[in-house]
Order: sequence, then C-alpha cells, then structure tokens
Amino acid sequence: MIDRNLLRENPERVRRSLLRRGLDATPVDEACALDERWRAAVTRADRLKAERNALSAAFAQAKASGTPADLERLRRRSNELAAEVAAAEHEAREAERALEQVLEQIPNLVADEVPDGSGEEANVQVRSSGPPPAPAGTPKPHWDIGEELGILDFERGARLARSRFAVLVGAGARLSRALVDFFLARNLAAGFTEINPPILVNRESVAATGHLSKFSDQMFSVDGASLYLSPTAEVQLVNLHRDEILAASDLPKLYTAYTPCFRQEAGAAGKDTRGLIRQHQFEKVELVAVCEPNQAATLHERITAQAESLLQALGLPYRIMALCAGDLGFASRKTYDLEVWLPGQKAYREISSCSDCGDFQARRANLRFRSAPTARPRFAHTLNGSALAVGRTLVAILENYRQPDGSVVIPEVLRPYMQGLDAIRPA
RNA sequence: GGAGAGAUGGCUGAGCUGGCUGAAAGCGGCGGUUUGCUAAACCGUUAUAGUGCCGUCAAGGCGCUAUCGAGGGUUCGAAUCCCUCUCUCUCCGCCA
Repeated sequence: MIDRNLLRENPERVRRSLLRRGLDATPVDEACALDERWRAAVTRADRLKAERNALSAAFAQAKASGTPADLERLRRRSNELAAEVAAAEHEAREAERALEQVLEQIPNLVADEVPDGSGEEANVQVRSSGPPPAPAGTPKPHWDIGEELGILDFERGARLARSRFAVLVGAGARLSRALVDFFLARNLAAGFTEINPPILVNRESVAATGHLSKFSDQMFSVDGASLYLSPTAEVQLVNLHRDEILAASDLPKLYTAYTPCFRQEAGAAGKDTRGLIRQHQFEKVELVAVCEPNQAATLHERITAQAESLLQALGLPYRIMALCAGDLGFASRKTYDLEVWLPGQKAYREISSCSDCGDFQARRANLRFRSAPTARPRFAHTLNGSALAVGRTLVAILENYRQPDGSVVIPEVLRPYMQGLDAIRPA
C-alpha cells in the first residue's frame, strides 16, 4: 500500500510511477478525490461527535441539578445528533472502502534507478558467471533426464492431484532434500534465522504482502477455513512481525525458511507445461529482511549476493538481471532476478527474485520500528529473495551436470548431504 | 469434539453496582536532581492512530475524534450491560 500522505501531497509522483510500469494512472485521481471525500466526512463526523460528547457531560450535570425538562431537552437533542453522526460515519465508511479498493490496485513506487522498459527484453544484466559453457554432449531437457534416471514422475503427480504436480523418486527426492539442507545451512551461516512457519495463512497476511491485489490472484484457498495456501514464504516471514513496533536495536531481522509454496498459475496456460519449472506446488528456501529504511539498499545487495553465492557454490552458470519498471512485481520498488542457465532449453530461467519492497508491505502489515526509545514509530522496510527455488535448482543440476553416459554428477558441495553419493546413474 | 475460565497501555495488574477512567498502582523506558564513578533515592515524563486550525515549507504548537481482543446492540452516555465471532488457558475425549 502506498502512503496516503504522499498521494495527497505529491500525486504526480505516484502517477509517474504507474506510467513507468506501463499502467493506467487514473486510479491516482480517483484515490485523491475519494481521499478528499473521506476527509470531509470524517471531519464532519468528528465535529458532531464532539458536540454529542459535550451534551453527555451536560446531561450528567443536569441529572444532579437540572429539571426533568432540561433532561428531556438534552436527550432529544442528543438523539438528533446521533442520527447526524450515523449519517456522517456512513459516508466516511463508504468513501474509505472505495478508497481502499483503489489503493489496493496501486503498486509500489518504482525506484529511480530502475531501468525503463515495458517487458523482459528491457531488463538489464548486472553481472554473470560468464558466457554459458559449451555442452558436454547433446543437451537434454530435464524431464527427459529425469525420466531416464527414474527420479521424476509427472504422470503419477497428475494421478495424485492433477497436471502441474510432480512426484520425485529415489535419488531425485534425496537431491531435493539435500538442496534444502544445503541452502538452509548456508543461509544460517550468513546470519539468517531459520523459521518453520504455517503453510496455511489468513487473509490479513496475504493482503499485507500485496498478494491479494487484483494483479496477482494466484492463490489456492481452503474452502470453509478462510485460509490460503501460501504462495511464498515471503508472506509468512513478513507477517511474523505484523502489528508490532520493533526496537531499532533489534533490526535488521534476517529470516530464512524452507516451505512448500502453492500457486494457481492462472494465465500461464501453455507456458512451461512440461517439466518442473512451473508447478502448482513447489519448494523454496526464502530470505526475508525487516530493517530500517537506510539499511534497505545494502541488504538488498546482501540478499542478492547470498542467493548468488549458492549458485556459485553449486557451479551453475547464471546471470543477474535488474528488472525494468514494466517487469517489476506489485509490491516491489526494485528487483534483481537471478537466472540460471538451462542447456536443455538453451535459455536462462529465473531461479531467484530479490526485491526491495520499501515500506509498501510494512504499511499494510502495520510493521513499525522506533529509532530511539522515545521516537515516534516509523514503518520498517522489507526485502525478500529466494535462496533458492528448490525445484528449479534441481532442474539446473540435471541439465548442467549431465554426462555423455547419461549420468548426472552431484555437485561437490551437495555430496555431504547425500551420504557421499557422487552421481545419479541410469538404473 | 464436550465442559469451564479469560482477553485492559512495553510488561504486571486494578476498574467491570454504566457518567472527567485513555484508563489507578507497580515495574520497565526516557529526561533531570543528587553523586568522585556506579548503584540507590527523589522529581518529572512516558500508548497508538486519524483529522482540523496555526506555522511560507519543515520542525513544532493548540484542539477535536477514535481505540480497553473484533464486530454489532441497549442507552442521552459503555472498558463496564446484552449478542455474535476470534483467540488464549484449564479439564475430558480423540489423534500424528
């Protein structure tokens, strides 16, 4: 949620940000008008309530010293006021609700340094591990490799649930678990605190991170329980401190969590229908930071570097892209995508997305901090990034480490997590 | 799933026979006095949000409004009475 004061004082800035994202800017004008309507109604209601309160006090006095006629007069006047108050409050509520609805559609302000552009093509490479290496033999897509090795089973996934669900078998399941363990160990060593959160989350939680907006209706919900299956641990980790006022001395809060994630992938029909890239259920190790505003930029680089270090340790070719304004997520003001090279697709694919959300999520989550014991609370800043997406890392290993004989070598750093297994070989 | 108890400010905890109670008291925090330093003692101060006016902006000042788990109701007036919901705790049952 963007700052209502900013909207009031500098609507032009909000408008510019929407245009940079390639979106329509009329919600800004709607919001300004509704805000004015809301303020007028609130002011009126407050004035009426003040009068009513004064009358109540007078009533208490009159009860001791006044006549029955006085009491009756006060009672009647107060009843009249009550009706006026109700009308003003109704008007305020209506305006407020309409305003909320408009504000929910306005994405975060784009950071100045974010490159212009409307889509993926305009993203700018920040750095890379170098040009992708020449393949050793004929590259194959991971679904073929996985089937050859008997470690990926999409048919049975569909049997158990439906399409876009998969079953990992044997060494595949083990490799996946090893990746989780490896990621967590490295993240802990980097100073992040491990969290094991609920996977089902309530409406307030998904609203806070911006996942409920009309631009990202991607969630599964649980009928009858008013809960959602979390689409990313970002939701849980950011909401850990919802409605809290943290001491600056406790910041930054650095969290990492391994969780399953669930996404409808609505609107992705026909995209990545084969393989592990785009599943309804997937696993991810997430990083989240809650910090003071002046720490955000540094932490953004740190989270990105942490995710990058995992790719380096695994020896996977990658590049890091600064997303352009048009490609930025709803809650993000600046994002780096980490893309891993997939020889089977001859393409780089997203394996982590590291975003600086500024105070956008904190405002909705009412997540604040105090810079000093007596200072006024201010909204914290939140950042998030995957380190890393487990399924996609598994894909990258299968495709990058496949040997001409059909086996897949296990990256050195993972072997301790797999009882020393050095390769997955065809049965 | 059944039975009962409860939810008040950073914390503990009064108030709950409805009317200066946004809320006692204690602790904690902050500022100060005292002190060679520390501690103790003493004094003062200490919730959050919204909004109006003043201030060229800002810092700030002066008001008003709301909030005692959430939402509704009764009443001239609700932390206090009634209803619904959520959550927490205790006991019983069931269960990974």
